[in-house]
Amino acid sequence: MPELPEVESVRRQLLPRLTGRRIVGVWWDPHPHARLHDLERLRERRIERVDRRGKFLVCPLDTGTRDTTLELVLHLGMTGALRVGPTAVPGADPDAGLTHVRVRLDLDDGHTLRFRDPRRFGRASVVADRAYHQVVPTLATLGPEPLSEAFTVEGFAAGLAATRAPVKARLLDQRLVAGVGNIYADEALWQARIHPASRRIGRRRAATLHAAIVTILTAAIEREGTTFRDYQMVNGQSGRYAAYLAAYGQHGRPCRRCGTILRRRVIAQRGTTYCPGCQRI
DNA sequence: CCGGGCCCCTGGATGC
DNA sequence: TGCATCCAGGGGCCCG
Repeated sequence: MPELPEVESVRRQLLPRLTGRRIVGVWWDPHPHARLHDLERLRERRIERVDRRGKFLVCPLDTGTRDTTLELVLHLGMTGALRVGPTAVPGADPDAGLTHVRVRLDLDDGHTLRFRDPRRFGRASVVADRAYHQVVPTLATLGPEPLSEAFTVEGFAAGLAATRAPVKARLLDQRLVAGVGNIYADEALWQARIHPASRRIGRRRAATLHAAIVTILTAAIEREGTTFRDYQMVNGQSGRYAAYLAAYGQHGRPCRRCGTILRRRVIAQRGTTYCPGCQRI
């Protein structure tokens, strides 16, 4: 579900509710398919910050020493959502009507962070000393943040030139640029007039695509992301960017630019919508 | 190391 | 109404 704009919107809502809070109680789903790692280490830790890298939320924890770091790393997968609400009183339903709660973190201010995730594609891990490789390998090899100075046209163009996979696959891969998923890949490619199956992207088109990624992610963050199906923010509200989608989920409708009917096909194992009229190989 | 295929899991929408 | 099928915005792993 959530891509960079959605995770960033969640992060901004979590920030005032988690920063400085001590975790006084921890519960997690014992299900064998739950992708939860070392969460018992959260007990009695204080949350120092709520950061984001790509689609990952990274919360540094107070260890009382500079020699070691401890981080809570969360990935929402396709259907993950975070909520903060009152800690339930004993005897009552601890999740107050929320279904599929996989993790509960009780905070020292009487509130509880709940991670609900119907499909269990999400992850929650405690990682020491940034040893991401074992537990969250995608985070270990994550590309530059698209809205930072680290995301350069030069690096992006060179990365695209280095391989022959379809450009859509490269955008989803997370190593070339962090945080782009299926929605914003389709949107950026439409904006840049590049066919998603294109395997050769020259310097000029790379620069156009680079700019499209920055523009679209920025606009989506301003609208607090896209709710197409499941995505909800910490306050339960929907993102408002869905009304601005030009390509994703718009197949069968005329292209806003040239009027050709938008087409949907599977590229890089993902449903992909593009305009056969103005997106060129 | 790469690209492609398949898998993980659950729920909602759709069609018969 | 009930059942089968398909689809979903995530990443990981295995294979050639």
